[in-house]
Amino acid sequence: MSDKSHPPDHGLDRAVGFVPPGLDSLVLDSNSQFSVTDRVHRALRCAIIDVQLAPGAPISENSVCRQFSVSRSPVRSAIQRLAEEGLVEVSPQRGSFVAPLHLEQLHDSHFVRRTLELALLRETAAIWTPAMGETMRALLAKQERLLLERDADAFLEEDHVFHRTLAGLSQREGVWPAIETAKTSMTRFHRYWAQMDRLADVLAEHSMVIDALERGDSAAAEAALAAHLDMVFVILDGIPKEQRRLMPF
Amino acid sequence: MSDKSHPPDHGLDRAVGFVPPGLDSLVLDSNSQFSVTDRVHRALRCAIIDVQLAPGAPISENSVCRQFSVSRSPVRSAIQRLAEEGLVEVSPQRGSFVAPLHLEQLHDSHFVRRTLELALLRETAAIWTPAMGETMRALLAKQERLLLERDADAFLEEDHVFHRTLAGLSQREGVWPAIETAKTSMTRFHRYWAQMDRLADVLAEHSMVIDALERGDSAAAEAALAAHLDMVFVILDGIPKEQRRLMPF
DNA sequence: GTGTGGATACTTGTATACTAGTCTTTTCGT
DNA sequence: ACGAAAAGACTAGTATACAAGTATCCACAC
Repeated sequence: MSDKSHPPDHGLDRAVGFVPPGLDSLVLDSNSQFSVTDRVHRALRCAIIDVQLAPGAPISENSVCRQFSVSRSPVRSAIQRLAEEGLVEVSPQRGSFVAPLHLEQLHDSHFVRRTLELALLRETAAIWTPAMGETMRALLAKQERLLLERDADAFLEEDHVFHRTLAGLSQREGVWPAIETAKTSMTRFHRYWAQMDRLADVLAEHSMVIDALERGDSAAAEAALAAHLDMVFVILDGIPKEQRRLMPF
Repeated sequence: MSDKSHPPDHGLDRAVGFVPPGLDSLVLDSNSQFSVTDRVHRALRCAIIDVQLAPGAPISENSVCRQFSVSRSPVRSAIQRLAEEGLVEVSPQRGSFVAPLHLEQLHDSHFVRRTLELALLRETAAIWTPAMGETMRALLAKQERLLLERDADAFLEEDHVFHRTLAGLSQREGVWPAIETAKTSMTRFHRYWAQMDRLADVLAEHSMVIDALERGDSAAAEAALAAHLDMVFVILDGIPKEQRRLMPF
């Protein structure tokens, strides 16, 4: 995106400071309001979720040091954070690697997300107010605009906001972090296995949930959200067997 | 519990290497199979969950260094891990502190746990086999023995095993970590607000769940588990208002 | 008495050197 | 030619020194 041209390989790069593919073209935002650790963490996290850093790719602490021109301490901290988040696996004295995306783990993560979001929706339906309807309608309108503009990235971002906002209406703020944790690996998968043609369906399904809520039909809302979220299972199970072997799952 | 007598303050302790209360009497298991980071992490984690380290208590990196006679690097790593787990809050240039137990957060955490365990139980009920029954019966027997021996700590440990095993039967192994995360803060609370007289009830409630499963009555099993888990809400809401203010919540 | 400034003693954040383990590659003996 | 051992180039783990921000306390001016 920024430094597009790979520097020519003089055979000396390794001695001077070789940066593996996937790590190059990564930059730290210079906002020094945050600590170096925070910025490295964010940069790597985005790269992993965007699949710029492929599952299984090695992340040597020293490589990251060289890339960002910082010492190992903050890099190490950042990588440890990523390890806690399940985005990186570190094996002592061997190396750190971007966590693979196991299909079964994706199933279970999405099960967690689905279960929790449905439970929160039930709570929300019980306390639904017209003001909530307006809030969600505004989000739907934004999604519709982005759909017309064919801005898939922004749409996916708004999808995230939609689910977070809907969950937040339940007055159980403390539940969202658990959902987000479960959602992260699925976001990685989405970047990997993009399905552009589904965006319109997604918007329609979102609308059905809100429609049902505004009608006061709790059961229909739950069914609509369940159907929406279950599409992920359909997609996961639709991956051909031979492709599964090729994938870094 | 162990070193009850605080050493007299000679005014020199601070210069030599003062170790704050709660941190003294903590030792590292000498099993060098694990890294120093792992051992420090485990020691602090246990201390926090057992409420040896009270909510809000300061955890200075240097204090821990002195206590365990190790350098700051592994201590720092351990504390960062705890911060990721939500057991410690670190504010830069100010200090690190044992995370407080907010009542609302406890509510939400337990909501997550309850929701997920119930969802898994439904899955388990659908694939129930006699072998599973034997497994769970064995655990119930162990609980009964510990109840007779009045070994509360061991009983609570077995309670944990019971729920983990039951959840594991669902063939969704990946869900348990999410439950455990949510369960952790509640475990801290249990240590703080011990209710010895409930142990017998707990065993009875566990039995009801297994009984229903063995009868093949899925709905009854869910209801029994829900009732069991909802007792936590009853306990939480039963805390007198004036006590809430005194507690470090 | 009161408020302000600064010295001081903390805290965590960062940089760097060194340790120890793993994997590859090379070299030497058979 | 082939196999085993050793040398080297990696890796993450640990120890230590220093930088930079924060809170406290005390002296001092008003």
